[in-house]
Formats: sequence, structure tokens, C-alpha cells
Amino acid sequence: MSPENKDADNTIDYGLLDKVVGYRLRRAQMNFFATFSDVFSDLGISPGLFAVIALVESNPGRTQTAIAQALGNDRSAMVAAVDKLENMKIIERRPSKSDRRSYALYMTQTGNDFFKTASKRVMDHEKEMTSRLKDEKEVAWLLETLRTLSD
Amino acid sequence: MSPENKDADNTIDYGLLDKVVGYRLRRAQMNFFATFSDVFSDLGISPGLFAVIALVESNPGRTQTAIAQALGNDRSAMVAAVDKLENMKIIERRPSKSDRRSYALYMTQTGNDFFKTASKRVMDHEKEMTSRLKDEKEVAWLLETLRTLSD
DNA sequence: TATTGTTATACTCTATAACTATA
DNA sequence: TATAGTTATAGAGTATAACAATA
Repeated sequence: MSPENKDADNTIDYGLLDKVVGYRLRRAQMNFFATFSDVFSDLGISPGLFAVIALVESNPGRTQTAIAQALGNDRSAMVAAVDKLENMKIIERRPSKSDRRSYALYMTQTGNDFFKTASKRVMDHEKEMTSRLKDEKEVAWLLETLRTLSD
Repeated sequence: MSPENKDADNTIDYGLLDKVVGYRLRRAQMNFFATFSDVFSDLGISPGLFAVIALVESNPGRTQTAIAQALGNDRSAMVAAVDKLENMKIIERRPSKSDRRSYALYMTQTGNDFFKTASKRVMDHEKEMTSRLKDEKEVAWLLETLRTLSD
């Protein structure tokens, strides 16, 4: 195709955008979250809620604020999240023994079962998405690179 | 530290989450967008608006719907975006010659100047963020990997 | 019948400020 | 004074449905 016809065809030149890590990060994340939401629609949780569950599972007894900070969220956003997960019997608030202002968050037995099911689903989803990459070493490299860019 | 004290300290174990590409993508993107927004606060545009400008610059004459589709957005969301960029005299709507239902989008001269300034700012931001990586080859590899994960 | 731009609408996510009870 | 949880609220961002004009 001649350059003169460039404006008239229906292909798009992403130009600068294609070289911008910030933009490519966004597109990759959009794709992950869209398919993630499909995979999880029957379980009734979003990617954000799964993150809360995963952190409580690995860190039982932490306060809402501690979990929020670890996820980079505001503590006010945790209220509705914990309310929902408590209604689903996945996690529970227990009064902190050392500080009567705060609650400690724990998994329920139902929550442990749910987490087992959900994390298997997450890892299957991960495997499917990263199957386009060369090998496990490349996935590990990507994870390390993304961690480096997150600080 | 002994494992028994794990619950009591203030470090967080990210557990499974640290191995999940979807989560690490989100954290990296949050970091990029937060600093991007700082860098761009004086120019009055968001990352999303910059993407629209960049695409119009590389593809003058496209319709709103074509730009929206290329960005993965709904066309209804383009109305406010184009309204704003037109008010800022950055891009302009011109009646399409071949289809009276649609507008073709073009850069203004002001828009070209703006884009030059803005894209320099974006690339500086990119350079600062990716300076933590080993070299340019690693950045290129990351971009290619992210593209692979976006389809 | 289908598509473009548009409007209205709603829903999620996120952030801010203020309140209370504790520390 | 400062902090934890909460509430109310407001602002993005995003998606859906419907409409008029046009294809």
C-alpha cells in the first residue's frame, strides 16, 4: 500500500503509543481483568476482592487498614469489601485484643475452601494467559520486571 | 524472626498474589498512572486523553468510532473526550466527505504543538520509570511481552 | 436494517472529609 | 493529638440502551 493511502484504510497506526510502557501495561491489564471477570462471574467476586482474600489468607489477624495499605487502597474502600466478604462467610472480623478500635481479619472454614477453589481458578487463568510466552523462565522474568516497576 | 511471630509483625506476605501476573500488572500500571498524572496535572489531560491525541496524530481523518475501537473504549465515551479536546483546541471535528453521519478527527496547529510538548513529557516519564531496568533491550522485550498479553 | 454520534443513565472504583471511639 | 473503622459524598471511568440522522 502506498503511503498516500494511509489515511484512507482501516488499519490503525499506534505510533508513539506502541512504545509507551504505561499504555501497554494498561492494555495488558485490561485484557487480564476482562477475562478474569468472565472466569469469576459465577463465584461472585472481582479481582480486587480476590486480592483481599489472598492477603487475609497469607496474613491472618491483620487489621483492615493494614490490608488496605498493602494493596495500595484507601482504608475507607475496605469497609464495603470486608462487609461483602463477611456476608459471603469467606472472612470474618474479630475484635483485636490489643486495640479496641480495630478488627483483626481471619478466614472462615468456608473461606479456606473458597480460596482453594478460587486460587486454582486464578492459576488456571494465569497459565492460559501466559501460555503465549516462551517458557516459565520468561514468566518469572516478567513478574520480576513488573515488581521493579511497581515501587 | 521465628515463624511463630509471623502474624504479629508488620511485614506483609503477598503469598500467591506475588506470583500472579494479573495482579503485578495492576500494581505496575497503578504506579505508572499515578506518576503520569502528577507529570501531566499542569497540562490538563489524563492518560486516556493523551492516548486519544496520540492516535489522532498518527491517524488523521479517522472517525470517533474508529479511534474508540482502537483504544478498546466504547464510542459513547469518546463524545466527552473529543468535546474536551476540541474545547482545548487540540483536535477538531470535520464533517466526513463520504458519510454525513460521521466526523473525521484532525489535529489543529495548537494540537501539534501540544502533542510535541506532551509526548516529550511522556517519554521523559517513561525513561525515568524504566531506568530501573537493565537496558533498552530489556525495555523492548517488556513492550513485546505486554503486546503479546494484550490480544 | 445497520451504523454514527449523541444523550441519559447507571454502576464500579477511588479518593476526601468528617465523625466516633478509642489510643 | 493521633489512629481505626465508618459514613457520606463526589469524581473518574466505563458500559448499556435508546434516539435521530444517515447509510
